[in-house]
Amino acid sequence: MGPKAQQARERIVEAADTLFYTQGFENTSFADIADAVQISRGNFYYHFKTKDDILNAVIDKRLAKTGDMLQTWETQGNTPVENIRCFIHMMYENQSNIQRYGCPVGTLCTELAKLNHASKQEANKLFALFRHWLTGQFTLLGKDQAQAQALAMHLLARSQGIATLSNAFQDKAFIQLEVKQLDDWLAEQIQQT
Amino acid sequence: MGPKAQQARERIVEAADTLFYTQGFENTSFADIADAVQISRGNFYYHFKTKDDILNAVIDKRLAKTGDMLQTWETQGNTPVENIRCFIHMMYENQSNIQRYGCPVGTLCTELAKLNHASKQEANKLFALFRHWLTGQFTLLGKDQAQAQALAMHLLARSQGIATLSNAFQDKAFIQLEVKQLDDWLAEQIQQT
DNA sequence: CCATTTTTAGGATAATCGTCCTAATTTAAC
DNA sequence: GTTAAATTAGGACGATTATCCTAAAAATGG
Repeated sequence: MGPKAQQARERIVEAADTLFYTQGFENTSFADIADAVQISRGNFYYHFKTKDDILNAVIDKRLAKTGDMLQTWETQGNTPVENIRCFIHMMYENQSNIQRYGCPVGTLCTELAKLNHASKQEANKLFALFRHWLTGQFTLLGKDQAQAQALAMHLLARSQGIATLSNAFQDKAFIQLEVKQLDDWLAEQIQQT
Repeated sequence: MGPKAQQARERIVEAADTLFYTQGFENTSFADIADAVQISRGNFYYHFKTKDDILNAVIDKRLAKTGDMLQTWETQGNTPVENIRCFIHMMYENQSNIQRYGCPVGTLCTELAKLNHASKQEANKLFALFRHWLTGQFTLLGKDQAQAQALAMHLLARSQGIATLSNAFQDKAFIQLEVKQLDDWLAEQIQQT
């Protein structure tokens, strides 16, 4: 694989990533991606043998990108609480996209689960990544393993619910209110340590 | 429209309802529904001109069914708290389906939003139905309008998040723990009145 | 500059999709 | 029982899908 192919591959994955998010995986065709990347349909097979290969590449890219983001949060924030707050405020910063397209992780996992797609386990690793990272942060806060696990799942669930309802009702004030409540909830968790 | 057509119509909507839930709307074809109902593909056009017509019929049926359920809860339960608890425990009773297919309301609304489907507003009425009913219950609990609205949305969001994560992680204990926390949360809301 | 590899473009394919039409069959009305 | 309406079955339609093949073009290496 030459450098040209590498470049084309990345552009394809980038475009597919966006389209899968905004339109859904199954609703996005080869032609859609080809149009976005300005590459002929026939040329696709040279880069990706199947549509599932593109999906896996997109998931891998998201996994890597998410892993980097979590690591960045840990190096920037000084305390576990600040790290967790980064997670919570991510919803605030992406609120316009969330309103339009929902959570990138949640909507993909939900779609693949419903399709019973072979890559659904792979997509779930995105959830697992956040879950384990949050569990680690709560552990650093002094929670025992079981508590930290439960708190991580609770926070993930709250986020998912906010994203889903925000997408359905298009209510900007709702996200902001719920994010504030999550901040308060986090503050309570510290005091209880 | 004779009585035979009425009967066939209902069987089609019933089958489509299940398939849309378990496989997703777009991933379910006319042939799938026809197979389930044991009706020839060609005969479909006599009952439903387009696939969107079936979707609308399914949504209408769910709206009616949900409305009936909420009314039943109100006549069975004696207090608003018991009514709200019916809503919370619905997740408990349907936990196996939720684990496999997610929330029927949330997954449909999410899919239609991503497809930018014409009926997405109609599907959102399912959410709105729960929202307004819950708002009513919280109002009966003595909350003012703004508080009742916020509490209803909060409860809806929590439920959606639980369903999404339960579907992704297939964790039975998680639903049960979160439902218990919702019970506790509800108890707190009463005391604060 | 030639030979080899890499990359591309465009069409062919088989399957499936929603939709539609028409002829047969069943049911109902008188 | 005869006629009209209601219901069904099956195939045809064009469009779209993912996939694949092959030949041309571009880039690379000697």
